[in-house]
This record gives sequence, C-alpha cells and structure tokens, in this order.
Amino acid sequence: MGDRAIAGAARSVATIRDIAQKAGVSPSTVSRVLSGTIPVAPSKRLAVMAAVQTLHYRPNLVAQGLARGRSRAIGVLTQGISDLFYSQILGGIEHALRGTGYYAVFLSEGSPDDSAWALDLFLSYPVDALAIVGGWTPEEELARVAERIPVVAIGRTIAGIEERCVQVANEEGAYSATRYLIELGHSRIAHVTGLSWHRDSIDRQKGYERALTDEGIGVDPRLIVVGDFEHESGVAAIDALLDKRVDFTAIFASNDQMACGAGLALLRRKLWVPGDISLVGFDDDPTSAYTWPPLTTVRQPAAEMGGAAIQALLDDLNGRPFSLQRFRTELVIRESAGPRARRRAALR
Amino acid sequence: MGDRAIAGAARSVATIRDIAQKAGVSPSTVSRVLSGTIPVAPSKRLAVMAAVQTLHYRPNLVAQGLARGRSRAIGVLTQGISDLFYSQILGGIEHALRGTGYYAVFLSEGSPDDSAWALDLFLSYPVDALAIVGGWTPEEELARVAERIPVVAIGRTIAGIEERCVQVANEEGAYSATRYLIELGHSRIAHVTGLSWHRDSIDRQKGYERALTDEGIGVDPRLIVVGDFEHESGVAAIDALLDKRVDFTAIFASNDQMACGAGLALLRRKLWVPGDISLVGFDDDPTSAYTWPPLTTVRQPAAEMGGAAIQALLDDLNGRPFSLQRFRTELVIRESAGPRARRRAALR
DNA sequence: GAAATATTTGACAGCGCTTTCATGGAATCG
DNA sequence: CGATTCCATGAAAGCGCTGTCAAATATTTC
Repeated sequence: MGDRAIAGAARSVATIRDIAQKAGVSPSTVSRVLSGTIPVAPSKRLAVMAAVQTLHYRPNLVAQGLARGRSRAIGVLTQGISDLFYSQILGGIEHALRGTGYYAVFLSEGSPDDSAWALDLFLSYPVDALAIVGGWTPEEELARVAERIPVVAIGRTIAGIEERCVQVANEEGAYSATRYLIELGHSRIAHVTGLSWHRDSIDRQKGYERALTDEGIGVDPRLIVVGDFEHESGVAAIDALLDKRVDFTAIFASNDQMACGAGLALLRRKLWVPGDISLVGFDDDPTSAYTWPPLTTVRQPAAEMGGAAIQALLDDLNGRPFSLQRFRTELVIRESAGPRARRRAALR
Repeated sequence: MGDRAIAGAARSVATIRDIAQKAGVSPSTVSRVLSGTIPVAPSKRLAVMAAVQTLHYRPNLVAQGLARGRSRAIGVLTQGISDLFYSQILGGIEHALRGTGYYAVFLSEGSPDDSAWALDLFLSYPVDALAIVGGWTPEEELARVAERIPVVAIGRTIAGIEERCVQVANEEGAYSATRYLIELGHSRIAHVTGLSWHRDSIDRQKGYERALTDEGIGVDPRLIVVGDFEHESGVAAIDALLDKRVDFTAIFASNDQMACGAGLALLRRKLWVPGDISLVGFDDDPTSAYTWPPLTTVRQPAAEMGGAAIQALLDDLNGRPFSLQRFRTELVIRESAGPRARRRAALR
C-alpha cells in the first residue's frame, strides 16, 4: 500500500517524452505545442494533441515551475483558515485565481506562536507572490519578503508597504454605524473594541468617537470595553458593563462575532434586542443575516477585497502597474437596532 | 516592478551550490548535511551549517520534490473554502500537517460546474496524496485517482473506496437529538433535511425517523421538509410549514445553518425559541454557541475528523497501515430546546 | 532555377536538488 | 607492515520540463 503510494505519486504517469515518442516528434516540440508560444506544423500539432489525449498527459506543474523559474504559485499566508471572516477573503482569492494559470497555496498561522513556521515554508516554497491575510507575522519580516517578491496584504496594514495593503473605510463605517444609532435617539452607546493594537480596531473606535463628538455627545470612556474580535469577548464586555451598572441603550461592536456575543450576554440578563438595547456589528459575516433578529452591521466586502488583491498581484506579476482601490463600507440595516426605548432598560 | 517580481521570485536566492562553494564542499555533501541521512564529517557539517545561516539558505521545495519524485504536497479538494463547516475541517487538516514536512495545497470547487478545474489542477500538480472534503466531483473520477495515489474523503462517502471515507455517526446523532426532543415531551417534531441526495442528510433523516418509530410516535411526512443545508432553506422550510398550518412544537434541522434560518422564520412569526418551539440543529458550528439563545445541536468533531484523515494519509504514505476510525457524535444541550409548551403555539 | 531569407525542428544545456557510483584515504586485520 | 575493509566524499546522472541554438527545411526573390 505504501509502495503503491510512493510509486504512484511519482511515476506511472506519462511524461513529455512519452508524448514525444508517441507523436514522433521531439520533447521540445511537444512543449511548444502545449505552451502555444511558437508555431508548429499542423500535422505535428495534431499528432501531439492526440497523444496527449490517449495518454492522459498533464504537464507536471512542479517541473514546469522549476524550468521556467516561476512556479505560478501564489502563497496565501492567513491568520486562520477556519475563521468566519478570513475564510471569505480566501474564497475571494480562490475565485479570482480561477482560470489565470496561477494557483494558491494556503497556509495558516494557526496561532501567534506558530506563525513563524508558515512563513518559513513559503520561503522554501518558491511562490511567485505572497498574499497576507491578517495574522501576526512581524511587519519587518513581511516587509523584507516584499523586497523579493510582490506582496499584498488584506485585513492588515504593514508599515513600509502601505500602498500594498487593501484599505477599508473602517473609520467611515464605524462613523456611520454610530451615527445611525444616534439618529435613532441613542446617546449612551457602548463600544466593544477589537484587539487594541489592531489597526482596524483602532480606526473603528476612531469613527465611533468622531461620530459622538460631531453630534456633541462626547466620549465616555466607561462605555468603551476592550475585546479581541472573538465571540466570548463580546459576552465578557457586556457582562462587565452590566455588572458595573454602566448606563447604555445601544452597543456598537467592532465586529459581528463580538456583537453576537454581546447579544447573548443581553439575552442572559433578559434584555431584548432591539427592544431594550440596540446592537450594531461590523463585517457582515454570512451568519449575521440570520441571527435572531438579524444583525444590523457594517458590511466589508471580504470576497471582493480578496479578489482585488489578487488582481493587483497578477498585474504586478505581468508587468502592469500595481494598483489597489480603497474599499468603502456600507451600513446594512437589519433588525437589531431600533429607536431608543422609552424607559431605560432595567439593569439586571 | 514586474521585472523585480519575476527576477526576484526565481533568483537572487542562495542555491545549494552557493552553500557548497562557501563551505568548501560539494553540493552532494550539503544535501547530505541537510537531509541528515548520511553521516558527514563534523567539521564539514559545521561549515555547511554556518554557510546556511549566513546566506539564509532554504532548500527549494519544488526542486526537492522533483528530484525525490515526491512533492510532499497533500492536495485538499474542498467544496468551499469559506463554508462554515468545511473550513473547520480544513483547519484540522492544516493543523495535523504542521511539522510533518508535508504541506497542503487547498483548492475549492467553488460551484458544481467548476468542480472539474480543481481536480484538473491536482492532476497536473504532483500531489503525493489527496484529501476530498465534500464537493461534487463525480465519484468515478475520484475512485480513479485513488488508484494512483492515496485518497481520503471527509464529509462524503465515495463508492468503491468507502473504507477511505471518514464515517460519522450521523444516524445515531440524529436519533439522540430527536429522542431528546421526545423526552422533553414533544411529539410533533418537524424535520428540515439537507440536500436530498446527500448521504449525511439521508442518514440523519433515518435517525430522526427511527427515533420517532421507536417511541411509537410514527413518522408524519407532512412534518418533513427538504432543505439544502443553507440558511435560507431553513427559513423557507419553516415558512412553508407555518403557511400550511402544519402543527408542530419542535424542529430538528439537518444542520445548524438551517436551524438558524428556522429560528429566524419563527422569530418573524413571533414564535419564541424555546418557549413556543424547540429547535435542535446538527454540526455544532462555532457560531451556534452564540445564537440567541445558544443552539442545542449534535456535535460533529470537524477539526478532529480532518486531523484523523490526514493522519491516516500520512500513515499510508509512510507504509504504515491506513486506518480510519468512525466518529461518534454528541448531543450538545444548550438552550434552544425545552419542555413542550403547555399551550400549543398560536400559529400566526 | 539558384541564391538568399524565413521558418520549423531537434539536440542540448540547464532549473535546484537528490542519489547512485566510484574514488581515495583512513581504519582494520592477519 | 602490507592487504583488506570501510566510509566519507565528489563527480555525474537524472527528476520533467523549458528555452536557446544551430541545423534542416520551406519560402521568397531576382
């Protein structure tokens, strides 16, 4: 069984020489027919194509890569392949690559400690370009890689190569979400942040604060709780607020997962969304349209962002100018936010 | 810019010859030091290792693969990289591969029509083994691939290589979920199925029906609605049931996403979970612990399944016997199911 | 129709690495 | 101490493919 495996993987499959022999031409000619770069006499072309058919020949991508000096592989270094938000970006990347002749090699960092191993593998693997999707790999390392091969980043801004990072209107999104809550009559709006060092989180908080200031409400630091983008931190944040009897009628969370957690914490205290407390998230995860009730959130076009990043990378790879648009965000109004309740929610 | 890209990707990086030269030995010796298979004089070993350090040398994985005849790549053919459930399996695969010297190349089928292209790429890419995660690629094709290289399947059972497919106790899981609802006093239990041809869906329905029969309740076909595993079909299923005024006090959905949709449909009709209607799902998606209220569901250990599949594949690849356990499922009792309401829910 | 030019084609040298194979020196033996 | 064994080492041959180069063939031109 093991034998079959090893033998099977490597051999027992037609090579370019088999085709050449069967078609009565040289390997070079076969190569030319297949790549289509250089004209070949029709009769030989047909013979080669017939041989390819009968022998089920497929050129070995690895050998091609080695000979050509470019592997046609795009490395995708991602924070977590099973993350709700990142996996949408990955989907966009995958989709954008389809039919281009390039393929993606995904590697996820798993955890901050393991992040080194993934990049390490990419240094061994001759990828033509690298797409960074979130993650904890130190910026300097990434910037160094960017000196060798084209790099693009999504969900993260890397110092030194900012122009190669997909920018999202995070602040504007947070601003419009907060403003929307204000317009609904809320003035005590809690904010659950993401990881405190994370650029997106910082920008979203900035938008939240700016909206408050613009409306003359002012920022109350007691309403701001630090989270980590995970569900559980949303629960913890609201629990903390409620335990400290901080007064609020609405919540703006820095992502949908925390908003979801926040909603659960509210439910546990018999506080209804949106009747007692309004709730707005960020990202528009695919599940957010199906929470009970559906979550009002700020949409980030994750898949499109992945696609655009890949497009820019391919342009660069083909000598065209690298260019990346800035993505706007959009407030998706669903049912988790409503007018401020007449009576202030009875706490606990 | 394009130039830098192409040149950078392929060259400007140390090769085994650079190391050999710097260390004053032959490339063969460098290779031996690095692979550690054959003893090398300590002095030369040190010299090589020093050169590797200073030149930041990393062996080219692709060249290694070509020379060795095995690429150390595991192809992962997946239905959808951004799917909530599948991406967990992918995470498990990734994790299991870490540190083994093998790496994964993920390719998703995207849609039924595009499924061919992905497998196609894997035929060109000399993967040592293939893991199938769901998907629509025809079974015969996969069975054919399995004749050449080790294959394992997760989330899908492929005729001809059943012993290489991760089996999950779907029927038992559905049975215990249904039974749990019965024990709570429910007898009118609706069931939202998955795709009607899908093995998992069929098995789960079987478990549902068996529980009903065992308890002498009997199966009412009007209570069974066909879904497609997507959120929206859960909404549609419950809407249909309610519109037809079918009488029920509990729902067992074939996966969490549909359960989520079902919950939303109930909410829209002012039916409370679990007060009016109890709801149980299947899979235990990461989000299911944070629905409002948290969803009672049947847990499928997605990540472990991915890990075990990879382990079996690696065993096979290394000449050890291929063996795959059958995975049990576990009823995770949360808060979406409760005792049957005294008064039958007022429909509409 | 011969000379000059254009075009197709095969041989061959790699891409970066591994892995025989043969060699020479050291270690071992009688 | 000479003959034998052993083992570390380098040279060389590939892995499957591409791309250059020069030979061979076809085409054009006067």
